[in-house]
Amino acid sequence: MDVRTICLGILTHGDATGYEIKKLFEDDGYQHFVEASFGSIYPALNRLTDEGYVSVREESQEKRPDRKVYSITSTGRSAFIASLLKPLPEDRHRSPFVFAMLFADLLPPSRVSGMLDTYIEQVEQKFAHLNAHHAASQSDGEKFVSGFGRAVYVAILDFLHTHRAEVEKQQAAQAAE
Amino acid sequence: MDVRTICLGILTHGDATGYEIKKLFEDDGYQHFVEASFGSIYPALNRLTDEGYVSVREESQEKRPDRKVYSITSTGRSAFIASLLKPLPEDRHRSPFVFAMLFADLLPPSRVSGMLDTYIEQVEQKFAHLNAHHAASQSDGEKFVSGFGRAVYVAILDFLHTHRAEVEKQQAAQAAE
DNA sequence: GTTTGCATGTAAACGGTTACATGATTGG
DNA sequence: CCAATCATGTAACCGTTTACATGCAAAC
Repeated sequence: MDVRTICLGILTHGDATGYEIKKLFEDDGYQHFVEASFGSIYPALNRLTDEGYVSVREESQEKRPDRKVYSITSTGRSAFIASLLKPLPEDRHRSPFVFAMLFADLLPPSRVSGMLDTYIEQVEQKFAHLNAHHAASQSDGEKFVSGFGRAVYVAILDFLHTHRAEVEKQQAAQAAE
Repeated sequence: MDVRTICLGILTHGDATGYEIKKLFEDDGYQHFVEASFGSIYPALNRLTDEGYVSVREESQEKRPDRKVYSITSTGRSAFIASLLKPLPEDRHRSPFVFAMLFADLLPPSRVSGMLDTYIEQVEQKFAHLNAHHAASQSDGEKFVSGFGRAVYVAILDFLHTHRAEVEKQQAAQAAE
């Protein structure tokens, strides 16, 4: 699921500038499952324009930089739907934290506890963010997605609180090596 | 958390060839949180050798291709531990499925149901795989990690079974466009 | 007799991030 | 006065995937 497809999808929900698309990633529920930087969004939008999947209109603003507002074309909409009819790429979850936990016995216990604290804090923040956004969810799809995210975060927090001791109890056997 | 670091970590659990490291990703619990292909593992191992983090011994086998068995050096072990003492990169979860659910109203209901079925099946397979591996977990770290994965998969399956109707009920309003 | 497993590697292509460049305006 | 917000873009770099190359042996 590349940045081009993600941009197309977002534009089915309404016109937007590249800057706004980036904001949507950060502020709305999107960022829990997809992500993109300016360096990939702007080229993606230009290429989508060249290919006729989106159209642009430039708006000159007073006291603000010019902006390019992108709209999805009917060709783009069809292409986006077609991409959702093809088999979806599989999820990929990369978790340096979980990987690190495999090596808890190599680390000083304070470090393991610190990792757990930091991770829990991060998950709690994401959870709070998602809850804040959940209220604003309108479509059934959005509600489903934010509900999904919340379910996962609740499960993670619950697991960490009830099982952290199992990985914290270890005495760093190799710490003195 | 790049392939080099992941290889180093795996080698702290014992010597292995590049081929075996790849197998560990697939067969053991690792692949739920990290992943790598041969095209990245072999160059990573060569570079780690050049840098002195691992050592190699070549074994000629009968009726089998030669193999290169890698061992982590004390320098490598220190470097690995040092990398775990630095702040960890954040988790990133990319889910084309969840992204697609945001656009359920653009799709024929049969496709949405199909996506859900496929996704549930995938998660169930991963869950079963993790359960099979959980029994073999030895260290506290391994038990913790497979328990973590199971908690997440249970939460996902539970959520999908109780909430799929909310996203399936929709009539593809735009399907006739 | 074809596929699977063992085993290592390279090269090209890809997709993406990071840092840089520019510049006005508003809020603290 | 400094930081943040708005706004777009490029270029260098990075890590990884994919496809290719090789080849024997065992299992189906």
